[in-house]
Amino acid sequence: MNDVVSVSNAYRLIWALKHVEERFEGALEPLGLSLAKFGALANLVEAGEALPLRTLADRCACVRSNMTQLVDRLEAEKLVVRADDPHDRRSVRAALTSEGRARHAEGLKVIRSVERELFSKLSSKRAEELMESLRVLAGGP
Amino acid sequence: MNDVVSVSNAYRLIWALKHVEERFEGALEPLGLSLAKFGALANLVEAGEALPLRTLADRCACVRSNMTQLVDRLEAEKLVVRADDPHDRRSVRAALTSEGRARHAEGLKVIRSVERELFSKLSSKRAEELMESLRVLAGGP
DNA sequence: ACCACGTCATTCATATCTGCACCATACAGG
DNA sequence: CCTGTATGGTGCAGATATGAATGACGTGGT
Repeated sequence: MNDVVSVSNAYRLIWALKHVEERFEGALEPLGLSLAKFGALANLVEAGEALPLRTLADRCACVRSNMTQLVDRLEAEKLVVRADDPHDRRSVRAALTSEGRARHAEGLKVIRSVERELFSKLSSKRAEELMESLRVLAGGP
Repeated sequence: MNDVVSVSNAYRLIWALKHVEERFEGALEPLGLSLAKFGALANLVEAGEALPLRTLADRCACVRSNMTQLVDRLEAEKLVVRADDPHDRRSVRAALTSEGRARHAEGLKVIRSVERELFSKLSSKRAEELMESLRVLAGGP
């Protein structure tokens, strides 16, 4: 057994999580979506209103400059539109288009499908323990 | 409870991934290393010899064009050197420099440290089950 | 020896992401 | 009201990643 790379828990943890991410990414790809794009759309759907880019960036756990570029791409695909904030002239809000809403709905279907497929490999007890352990490990909600 | 984003297992899985990755990435950063760079160095250390970029790319689970650029950066930092393969003139091998070996050793220390810190939050039984569940989920070795 | 085909590394276009610098705007304290 | 400071969005450089196209080289069949 090699002690430099192969068998470290760190390596396996990252490897497994990357694999999972690729599964979702790959399933979304035929829809012309990435996890980043889907995440932005999903947060807008969840919010139920247009959000300032700053807020959207916070909810997507990324920096503002990243959201600027992501919204650039989403806007180029007509999935969202930028609108000035009437209450703060510095602020720009991203609003879903109907196409954006539709694309999110499609994306959600494939996300759910991959999720079901992945978790079907584990008993529900195992799955619960996995999520709980990850929550502890990552300090999540 | 929201059903669009917040509570899906997919979302939590990906969130945990990002968090864990950032932990390692952040710990490596003061050394001037990223996970990508460290991974390449680690694979070279593990191999014990200079590797063709193709092989290195395979072991790092990325495409060749990515490895070309990664080795560019590693070479610019004098952590590896490119050398022609005497047996195949198409092939270029990446070899560790002594500085590369030293940097890997430093990186390994912080990786181990973060790993210990993360897994200290779980009992060893829980940790084992986590790794096993992830292995099942990701279909890994 | 030659050709077709595969493989190697590289380059380029593009996507995603970060951090820094910049400018316009908001806002609090004098 | 003015000024200093904080904040919002953007632009830009750079890291990391993929995929397509390219040119150089190996190889097997003829």
